[in-house]
Amino acid sequence: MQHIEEYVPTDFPPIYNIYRWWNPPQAEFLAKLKSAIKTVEDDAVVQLLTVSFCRIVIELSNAAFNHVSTSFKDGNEGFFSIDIAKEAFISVCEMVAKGALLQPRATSKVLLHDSRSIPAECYGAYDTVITSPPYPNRISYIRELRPYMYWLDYLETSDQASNLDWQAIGGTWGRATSLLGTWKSDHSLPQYVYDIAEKISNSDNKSARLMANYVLKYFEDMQKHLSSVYAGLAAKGRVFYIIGNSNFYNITVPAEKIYVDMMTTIGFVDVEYHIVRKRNCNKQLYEFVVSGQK
DNA sequence: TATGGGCGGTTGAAAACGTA
DNA sequence: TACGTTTTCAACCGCCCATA
Repeated sequence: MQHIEEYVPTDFPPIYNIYRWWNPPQAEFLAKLKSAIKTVEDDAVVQLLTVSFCRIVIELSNAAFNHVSTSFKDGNEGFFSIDIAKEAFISVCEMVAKGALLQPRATSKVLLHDSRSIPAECYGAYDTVITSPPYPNRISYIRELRPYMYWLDYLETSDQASNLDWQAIGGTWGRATSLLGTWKSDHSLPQYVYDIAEKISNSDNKSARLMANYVLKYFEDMQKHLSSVYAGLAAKGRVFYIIGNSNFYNITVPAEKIYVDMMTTIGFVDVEYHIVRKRNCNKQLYEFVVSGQK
């Protein structure tokens, strides 16, 4: 095994304005580390090293997480020592390795697919679905995950990021802002949801129409997803959705009730919701679990 | 038990950039 | 230059928790 300094660094990821994210020495260190990980042959080890790499990507970054929406620290000339960075990486590896000792008893399988249309071979296959999908609150996971997505080569261009955000349920970052302007509803939701959207749309704000469309698209997408999940469930199969409500211009979007109505229309029985917790922000915002059975 | 610094979460606004 | 696209991060509220 060579010393990290001796590896030829990979190309820097094509993330916009990379030196805002990492100062040159930090970026150089990460690129050499990425190059070193590429030489490891055992695939399971590569996966654990990649998890550790993701953590060090953030530790060495100028990203500030004192806010839900990633921004940057002030005055980031920053001291950098390759020895300290190496120690930090080793320490992360030890933590990840320790965590990996706890193995689930069940075997698992990861399938990459659009959750609005699960593959036909999965129909009737599952007895339980537990998930925490995006809330209708305009948080873009693509935007927040850019450091990982670019360093791990899942993204190469900003339009890939933007397209992925538009494809994802609940995305409003990048070009979604524009596309929502001309997006057309299919009027498949209960009428009161359109009434709520109309109220949002009539709010005194230049983004009002956009936000109304955002909310409608979120629920129309979720309705497609729920129909798809219904098909994937075995008889008597159950679902549990952790979701949050939201507010737009003081107009509450009762996500929990909308989920109940969508599920009932699709054919789920014993559909109900409970408050899981109060969210530590706006008084009217809660997290719920909505459950039902096929 | 009181206090207050630290910081997370929501709701977007607006600046910056790209291109026809 | 206009307009669509992409990036940056502000204002506000209030919970958490260490410390006195």
